[in-house]
Amino acid sequence: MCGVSVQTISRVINGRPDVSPATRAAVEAAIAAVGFQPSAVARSLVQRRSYTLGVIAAGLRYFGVAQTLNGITEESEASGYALLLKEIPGTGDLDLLPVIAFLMAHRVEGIVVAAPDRRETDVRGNLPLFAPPIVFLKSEPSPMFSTILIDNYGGGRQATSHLVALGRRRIAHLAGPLDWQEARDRQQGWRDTLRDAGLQPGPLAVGNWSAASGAVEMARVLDEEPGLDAVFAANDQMALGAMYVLRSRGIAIPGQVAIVGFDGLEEAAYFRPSLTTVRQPLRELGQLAVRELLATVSGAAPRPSVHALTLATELIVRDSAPHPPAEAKALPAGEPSAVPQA
Amino acid sequence: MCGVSVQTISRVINGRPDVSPATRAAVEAAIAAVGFQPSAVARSLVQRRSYTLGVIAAGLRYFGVAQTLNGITEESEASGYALLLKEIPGTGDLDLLPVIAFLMAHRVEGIVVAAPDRRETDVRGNLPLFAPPIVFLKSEPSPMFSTILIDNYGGGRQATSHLVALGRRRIAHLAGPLDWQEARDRQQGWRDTLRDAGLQPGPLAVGNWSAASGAVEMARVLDEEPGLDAVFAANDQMALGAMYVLRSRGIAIPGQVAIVGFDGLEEAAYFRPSLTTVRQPLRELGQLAVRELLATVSGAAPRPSVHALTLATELIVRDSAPHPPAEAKALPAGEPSAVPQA
DNA sequence: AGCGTTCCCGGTAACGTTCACGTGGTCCGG
DNA sequence: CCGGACCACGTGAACGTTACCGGGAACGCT
Repeated sequence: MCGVSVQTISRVINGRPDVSPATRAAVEAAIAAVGFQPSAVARSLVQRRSYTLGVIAAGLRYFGVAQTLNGITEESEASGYALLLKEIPGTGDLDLLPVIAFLMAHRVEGIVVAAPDRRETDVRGNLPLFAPPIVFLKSEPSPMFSTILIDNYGGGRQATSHLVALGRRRIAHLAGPLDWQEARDRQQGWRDTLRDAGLQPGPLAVGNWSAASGAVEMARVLDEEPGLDAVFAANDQMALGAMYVLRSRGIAIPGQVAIVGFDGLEEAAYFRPSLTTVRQPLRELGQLAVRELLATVSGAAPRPSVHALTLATELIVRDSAPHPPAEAKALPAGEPSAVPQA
Repeated sequence: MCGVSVQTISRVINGRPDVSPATRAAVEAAIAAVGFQPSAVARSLVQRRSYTLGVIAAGLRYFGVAQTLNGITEESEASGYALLLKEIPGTGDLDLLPVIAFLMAHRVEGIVVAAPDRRETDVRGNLPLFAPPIVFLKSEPSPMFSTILIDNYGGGRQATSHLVALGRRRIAHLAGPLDWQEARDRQQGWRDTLRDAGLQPGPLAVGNWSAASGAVEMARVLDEEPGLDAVFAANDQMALGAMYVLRSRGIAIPGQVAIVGFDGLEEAAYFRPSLTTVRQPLRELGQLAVRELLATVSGAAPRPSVHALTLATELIVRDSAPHPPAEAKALPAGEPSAVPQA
């Protein structure tokens, strides 16, 4: 102690005005001398504010989730909020409740759930009382919780109708694991677009997001249906695997088979041929989630505000499924032109 | 209150033995009724244990860091530790001290720094007193702190000597940004291997880890030195960009120019041709960091134990730089054989 | 001189736990 | 009948802050 009360020290630390410059300097010197660190823990306890957000993520090893987390960190750093991160296994029947309880025990002021499947349904209703605001990402919209999601269905439609506009008739889909909500949505977009175009749905295969699974499933589909002229893959990695198999068999891309992916990986521009894909605004997704939470916390929004924001995807046209020629939209794909592979 | 003291409630929550079954049941019922959540904050305050680890990450959007974080979460979940995540800008002159102070304010019991540059040097010495144990990842070894790192130098040697064994003589290097320690190490491995083999160092280019930069730099190097017969890229994305440019110019891989990457992306197996690369055990890196911290915290290890673990990389040979033929190791690369691109 | 205002600063209580004791009761053997 | 062991539970203090209130000193004004 340097002859001053705790209260004054608190005032110095928080930069309050009513401290004389002399004592302020003395206290600061003493703080620096003993290497004092104010305890955010005690502060949280007395203020009943933690300035901390909880994040529940699943599948951090996937591009999508990591990218979203990146947006979350960015925005919460900017707002001076700390992040308490919990990862849960992507698969398995673990429910969210214990994880939410854990975060509540730490008195987080909001929770963003970036777990991509629909476990959210398990949570409805039996959420603990006094739970902080929760935002679900990449889930299906819910009447009880705020959700922010990417329009996977619309993205599936964008991809598929682009292929249809190219005159393709037998359009296969390489889906992601169907316990992921976005995998189902993208598949549905594909299906509905084909139906609206009066086309039969092409073959469907289910992968696990990996390039390896894309290759395996592509080979299988190709054996079943050699007359294929287009593939919509539910992510860019699977598209890469599919392209590998196609070219191994000497099938020209996009001459014989056009392909479009999903995600918008930067690397996809450097695949051979460069991959047409559907970009998702994942970083924005994370940022918006944090903003939404903070708005609720600050009391600007009334507590039970249930938003359901949907972010649009963007089709990036590259060589694997180029722009349709303006004059001849419906190029018959029966006899593939011998487009060189470059 | 259900007619019982706070102490007894504490006993029930912590599952201590000296509570009669009747009162235990009563208390548990009351807890469930009012939706009570014990405050981990208050617990931390009185126990002076937070059961929380701090993570400082930079460049979460890069594959390497995200993968490492994945290992960290995995291991700390397993140990029942929470994670407080701070992301700092990958570039810029921001120093670690305020971030460490922030984490100390939250009374984390250990800090893992997964920031890939050498800011660690700024920290030496002027670390706050009573700082928790800190492990630096992907940094240079330090006499003051524990570091766990990937043997980037050795990996650079592996990659380069593989190319030398293939008989390549003009071996270029596509380096990462040189303010990253691992970029410098890989480059040094390349340089030393060439020197040991009695070869002149090939052209050097510096990218920013992205496929786009790989393409740009590859083009530049190719213009400067058309006689190139191999490229070692400091990561797989840049290798992809480089391959794109090579093939655009009709240069056969590996016929004219062999290429090896770095990282061990799963997707690299599906590039065309599939990419020979150097795998890094990134997940293990994160896991080991947490274990190291926890061992120190638990007091098993004496406090000032400064480990300097180095994890070995693994060369994965694929088509872009195949195994050297056993009989003719030193295939002259002057007149490239017209190897078909498959 | 008396009084109000402003500027600094300290005292007390509280946040929600756990720790180290203490206390009353029951059971048992001598 | 009594001492001690054991069980179940309560008491007081402490962890490190901040909120709220109050109080003294200096100053200016009438």
